[in-house]
Order: sequence, then structure tokens, then C-alpha cells
Amino acid sequence: MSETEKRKSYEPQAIEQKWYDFWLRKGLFKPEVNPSGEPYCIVIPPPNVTGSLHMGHALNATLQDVLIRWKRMHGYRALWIPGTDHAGIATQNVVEREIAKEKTDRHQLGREEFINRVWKWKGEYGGRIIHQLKKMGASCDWSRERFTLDEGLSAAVRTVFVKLYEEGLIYRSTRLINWCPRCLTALSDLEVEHEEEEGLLTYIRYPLEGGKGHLVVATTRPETMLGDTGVAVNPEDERYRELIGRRIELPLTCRQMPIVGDAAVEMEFGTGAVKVTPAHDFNDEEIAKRQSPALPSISVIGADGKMTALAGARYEGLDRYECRRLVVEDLKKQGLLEKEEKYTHSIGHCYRCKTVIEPLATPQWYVKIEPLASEAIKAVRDGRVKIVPSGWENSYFSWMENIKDWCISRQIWWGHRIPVWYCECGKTIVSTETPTVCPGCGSTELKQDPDVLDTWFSSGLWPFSTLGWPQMPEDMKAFYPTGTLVTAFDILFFWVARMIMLGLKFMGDVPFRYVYIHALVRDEEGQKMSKSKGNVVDPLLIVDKYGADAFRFTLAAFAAQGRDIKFSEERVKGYRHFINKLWNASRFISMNVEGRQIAHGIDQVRDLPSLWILSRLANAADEIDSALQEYRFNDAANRVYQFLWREFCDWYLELAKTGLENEEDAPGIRWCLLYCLDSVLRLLHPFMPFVTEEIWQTLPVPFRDGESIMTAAYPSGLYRDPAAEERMEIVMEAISGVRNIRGELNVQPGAKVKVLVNAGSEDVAKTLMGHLPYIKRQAGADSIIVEMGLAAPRKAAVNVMSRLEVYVPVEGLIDIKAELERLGKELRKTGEELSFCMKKLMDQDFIKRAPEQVVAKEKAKCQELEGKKANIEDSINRLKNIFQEAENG
RNA sequence: GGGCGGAUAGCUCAAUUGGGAGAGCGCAGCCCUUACAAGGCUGAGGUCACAGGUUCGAUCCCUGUUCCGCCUACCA
Repeated sequence: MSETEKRKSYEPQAIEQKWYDFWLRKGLFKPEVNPSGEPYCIVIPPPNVTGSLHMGHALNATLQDVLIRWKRMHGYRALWIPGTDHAGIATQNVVEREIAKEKTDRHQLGREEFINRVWKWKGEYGGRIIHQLKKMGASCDWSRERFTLDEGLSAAVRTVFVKLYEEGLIYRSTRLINWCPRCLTALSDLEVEHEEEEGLLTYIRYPLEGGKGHLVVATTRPETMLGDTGVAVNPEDERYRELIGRRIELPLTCRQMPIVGDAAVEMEFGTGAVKVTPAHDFNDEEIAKRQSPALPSISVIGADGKMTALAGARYEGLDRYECRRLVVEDLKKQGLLEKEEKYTHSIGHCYRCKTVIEPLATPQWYVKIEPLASEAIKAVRDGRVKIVPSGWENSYFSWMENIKDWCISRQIWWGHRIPVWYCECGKTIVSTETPTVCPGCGSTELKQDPDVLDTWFSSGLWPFSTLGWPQMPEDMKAFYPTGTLVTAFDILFFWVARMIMLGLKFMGDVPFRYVYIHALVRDEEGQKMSKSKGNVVDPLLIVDKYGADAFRFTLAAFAAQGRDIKFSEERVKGYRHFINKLWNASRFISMNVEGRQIAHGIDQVRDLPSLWILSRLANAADEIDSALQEYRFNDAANRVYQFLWREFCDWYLELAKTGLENEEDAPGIRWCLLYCLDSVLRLLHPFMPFVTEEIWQTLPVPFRDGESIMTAAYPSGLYRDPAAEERMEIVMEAISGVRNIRGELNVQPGAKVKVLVNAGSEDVAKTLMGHLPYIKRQAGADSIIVEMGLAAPRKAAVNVMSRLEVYVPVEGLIDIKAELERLGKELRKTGEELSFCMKKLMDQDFIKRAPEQVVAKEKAKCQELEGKKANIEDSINRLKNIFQEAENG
């Protein structure tokens, strides 16, 4: 490479697309690049086909890409399967909105034509998020991309439905379900979002039969009173006990209904009497069922959220909220409104359109979930699936243990049509293949169930349907169970739990061995990002501005387990600086190795700084590797940052400038520079794929040992040299000692100082003597004297380190007062530490009960501190004398 | 109502099994030293939320309190 080709700063825009295309062209995202490796597979949480990339996706994709690139470099047959989810309600909503612009709606178009429109829409816009994932650098095998409505996945859905039906695990039933009056479909319990809202608690008088007084009931939904079929009180409640069995009048109607007893009624709440509306409230439905005979059910609210004829002529056709106002008004007029109180309670909303949910009795399909759930609980309990961080296991268990049957039918058009047909003879046919004749009566007049399945039903099969099930291709055998599922906690139940249940049921094994639950990305203030708050940050703008590498590294560096990420552009900026540092380090190295003699291996490395940095590199590589093993992405990112910047650039590159002046050392140093750069690029590659490839491609062979860094070996188990580390620390200590004096006393950086070092031992002295040029350059010294037991010169600043003392004669350089101040500060600090330490050692309990090692350590520390204190005191006295002499003279 | 998590430097966060706390950013001082001012060197800054307890010793373990998040639940 030539340094003239390299600009002073890294410019991602020009480079990222180039390398992504290169990787694609070479087919490096395919598992076949490591044909003999152990399989490792990740299936992407399929984003909604309507979606566009948000921060959550960006984080999710980054972490998966880090894992898959890391594993790939370790030689695994790594496969990351991408794809999208058809997202029934969401997608249907989008297309409905679109055709509304054409002044039509889906009913006018008809089912078939509408579905065609959705597919057309999908073809045009559905690939957007996939394109965006590519911008992030995602190394998915795009040749295996799937869509939940693909032919293959649809076959999987039908197979699963039929099998569950045949086993009695899918059934149809009419009961109250969560109904969205805007989407006009049933929703599962999970799809209802509960939110605290301030409302009113309305107290209504219900006249007792026979005109003797009244009973007051409290409700948050006065309009549902039109569908009341009873009033319930607690049988233990002495106020009301004798009313049980009597009848009461329902105001605004001419109905009468019974007063019943039910233990579920809280005596303390409201008035202790509750109106019972079995057709519009889950609790009331239960209460009604417990009575014998059961209380009847009167539906006064229709599927569209408007009052039905059963609500009475005055209210029919009104929206439920208009009706609420009118009912209250009417009650007031009749003197039956006791009072209204402000009341905060939680209300269910449709997770898609936020409309308030209406419990409604309709026929729906359900999965009997308990038998599936109990297996799925076992799988996590015995560790076949590990959830990381493990804290989420509790949530998983408590949800799974209280799980209710899963309503899987949706009254929409876009999705997997339920594979059930009804014949006019009354027969129901459930089949994977579309039947043409009724096996009962031979009729060809078969009508398919109009409903489609919950989107999560198909995504629940994702880990095996994407691999080709119910066929059993090679992929299926090789990659199931997959390695790690990476996702946010908000779909732990929606999706993760269901994949575990269905995977166990149909594959006989868990779908993945690890579930890594990552954080939510919030804004700078810690607020959840949302369109309505206007605090959404578009990841693609960040990529455009700072490059995908800086963005990815930021996300990874903040992905600490169990804590949300507060995202701010400032941080990305910081990591862009980091990339620039890497870029310039590589420039420096290329300038210094190009056309020069380079050693051939570590055997030819002879200088201490090189041995030191190699050992530090080995240390960093091990720590990074084990951090990734434990999904501590932030630790891995921070360690590589620390190594590259603080150790490699701040120390080694500076030392190498001196070392390169020595012709005998130089070839080894050049080798070491390249080796470290190569290694750090590999370590960084999973986090920053683009810039690492860009630089790596310019390395000379044998460092560049393949066509791409993507398939280069990940560094681990490198050469360690603790002895070199320790010796180098002595040299670094001397340098820091001088620098510290210079810094504190404001010695001009250009000014050279004389340095004297009192070495603590023969070895220390020898090591220092062997590295004088390094110390001179780094400490800005023009002369150095090293001796064991060297006495301090009269006028000198002193720095007492652990293995040595540094003296810098101060005459002409600094003022003595400043140095006295500095030493006074040091003395205070040391004194405090020492007395704390001594106090401990005088404590008999400590001596007796603390482990020997700890006591010994404390003793050594105490000794060292004593020595240090004495030395500082000496220096202070010396300087004071000088000071006085100066004053007197 | 139940459950979970958090509270550590000005800010954002670390601290692998209890032995006097670290980083990044920011701040202050001095420097454009030929890889990088998107930089270098140096430094200041913390009763580890509060109160008890266990222990020779607690940021770490236990109990309670306060504040802040989130999940979950059929008090209408």
C-alpha cells in the first residue's frame, strides 16, 4: 500500500458499498465458505414487511451480525437466515389506506383482488427493510431469504394446523374475545396493550323491585348497563346478603333482573355491588356462568363498536362513547345518577391501531396451549434453552404457567387462510390440501373458513419452516436446532415462547440453544422512541452521516446486559474518532514498513516493547473472545477499544518510533506492527466490517492470507509473555513518573529535562539501562542517570513509584513553591492511605480472621507506603531548605 | 395487587464469585512533537440512594425505606 493513497481521515461513504458488493459477489455470506465447519445458525426475527428500519432493528441486526461474523471467522459453517413477516393486520391496514385514496375499499374490490393488491404492494415496497439491513452490513445469506407467506412456509403452516387439529389441540369455540372495532378482528390476549387512563367511576342507582329503595352500583362503562342481566354482591357481605335472590329493575329499560351472590365481588370496592354484563366483560362472563341457571347474555354493542338493536331504539346505532354520554344524561334526568368520581384504571387497546378493545362473543379458533406450554417450560428449566440474561427466565415461567388458550383466528384477509372447509351437509374438512369434494356427501359446494391465522402462528414456525420443513433438506439436518436467537424482550411471549412450544412439538427439539435478549434503544433522555413523541432517530441517517461501522460499534459498545441504551449522536461521533484513530494507525504503519525489510515471524522480534505489545494483544484477544462467548458485547467492544487506542497507539506506536531507529530491531518491529494491525483488524471486524476490510486488503501477504478478512481466522490463544509485560511496566513507570512531574509543574513540552532514577533493585536498574532511548524520547529527557540507591539531588522534583523513584532537577525549570504544593498533596494522600492500612493491621480480629494472603498483602502495602511517605518527607524538607536559603539570600 | 430491574465521577455507564471503586464523554492546564487537533501529555472530580443487620472487613450478601423505569393482573 502507499501512504499517498491514504487520506488523513477515513471516509466511509466511498467504501462501504464497494465492500458489501464484493462480499456478495464472492458469496461470502453463504455457509459454504466453511464447508467442513460445525454448523451455527441464526434466524433473523423477521421484520414486518411493511416496516422500515428503526433503532431496534439496527441494534438487533448489529448484534446478530457480530455473532455470525465472529463465528464465521472461527471456522463455523455460519448461516444467518433473513426474511420478512407478512404482518397480517399491519400490512392490510397499509394497503387499505392506499386504496382508500382511490375512493374504494377492500369490500368493493373483493377478497381476491384485494389480496392481489397486497402482493403488488409487497413487491414494490416490501423489500425496503431488506435493503436497509444491507446498509448496516448484515451478512445474511440472501439466497435463503424467506417470507412467511412463501409457498414453503405456507405448507408448514397448514401441516402444523392439521396436525394440531387432529390431536385435538386446535378447536373452535364461541366465547368472549378481545375485539378491535376498528380492525374488525379478534386479537389474542397478547395483542392487547393495557394502559392506565383517567376515567370516571359512575355510581348508578338500580331501583329494587317493589319500589323500596335502590342498590347503587359503580361502573366505568355506563353504556354497558343496557346489557346487564344481573347485579352481583358478595354473599359474605352483610349489607346485601338478604337481597340475594331478589330482583332489581334495570333503569332505562323495562327489564328486571336478579341479584346474585358471587365470591369474586370485592366488598371494599365501590359500593360492593357490581352490575353484570356477560356479553361485554370477561369477569361478568365468568360470574354469569357460575350462576345456575347461568345469567343470559345480551349483546348491546356490535362488532363495529356501535350499539345494537338490543340496546333499545333510543341508543341503537350510536357509537359506544356517544351512547355512554347519553346514558349518563338520561340517568341524571331520572335522578338515578348517584355520583361520578375520577378514577384511573387500565384499559385495553389494539396493539396495532390503539383503538379501545371491546370484549365480544364470536366464534374463533383456539390452540389448547397447556400441553405445549408445559414442555416449553421444561426445556428452559433444564437448560436445553438458555435465556441470556437469565433474569428473563422468571418472566418466561410466570407467563407460561398462567398461559391461556391462544386465539389464532383473525377476521382479516391478508394471511394464511385457515385450512378448514365447510360442506353444506354440515361436515367440516380440515386438510393440508384444498379439497374439491366432500368426503361425506360428495358435494362440491365447499366453503373455506373465511378467517386467516394470527401472524405469530406462522412466525412461530420460523426456525424450522425457513430451513425447509416439512421437507427434510440438508439445511434442516445441519442447522436445526439453531444456535442463538437474538431479540428484544417485547416479543419474548409473542414469538420466542411460541417458537419453543412449536419447535418442541414438531421437531422434537428446541429451536435454539440460546436466546439473547437485548435492550431497548431509547432517546437521549431515556424516553422510548415513538413517532408521536417525535424523538425517533432514523438509523439510516446516522449511517449516512457517520458510516455503518461507527454506528454499529456504538450500539455494541452500549449493549450492556439488562440495561437499555440511551442513544445519542454524540456517542457515534466519539466512535467515529476511534475509527479515525485506527485509520491513522494503519497509515503510520504503512509509511514505516513499505519497501523496508520485514522479519518473518515472532522469533525475530527482539525488542521489549514489541514482546510487550504482543502479549497485551494476546490478553486482549482472549478477553474479547470470552466476552463474546458470554454475550457481553459491550465488554468486547470496550476491550478492543482500550487495546487499540490506549495500549497500541498511545504506547506501542510511540515506542516503535524510537525502536525503528535501531536497525537491528527494526525488521522485527515492522513485523510486529503489521501483526498487531492485522490482529486488531480481525478482532474488530465483527463490529466494524467495512473499515477493517478496507485496511486489511492493503496489508501485505502473509498477513493478508485470504480473499477477505471475513474468512480470516479470529485471533485467540496467541503468544503470552508475562515476563516481558512486567519488564516493560518498569520502563513505562519511569516514563510516567517523569511525565507526571512535567505535567504537574507545567514544564513546556518542548523543554528537555535531566532525569535521575533510583532503581529499587538490580533488575529494575538493568531493565531501565537497556531502554534509555525510549525513556528519553517519551519523557522528554536529554540525559538520564540510573542507579540503585541513588540519592536525590538537592533541588529536584521527586516521584515515588512502586519499583523506582524518579528525580527531575528543577533548577530553572519550575518554581519550588509549586513543587512543594504538589508534594504536600502527595504526602497527604499517602498519609491517609497509610493510616487506613495501619489501622487494619492493628486490628487483632483482622489479623486472626482474614485470610493469610490478604493480611500479607496489607503488610506489604503498609511497608511500601511507609517508604513512600518517608521519601516524600525528605524531598519536602530538602526543598524547604532551598526555599529558605533563597528567601534569606 | 403481584413480579423484575435500576439508583456509583458533571453526563452515560462498568466492576466475573465480599479485601478501600474504573472507563468514555465532558471539564481544567500545557502543547499543531513529521499517523491522527476527529490528536498528544498531565490533572481535578465519588459518604458507591437512605437506614439497619450479617462479617475481622460490605458498592457487593440480608431486611426495611425513598425515588425512577418496566412487565403482569378480572377491584367493576
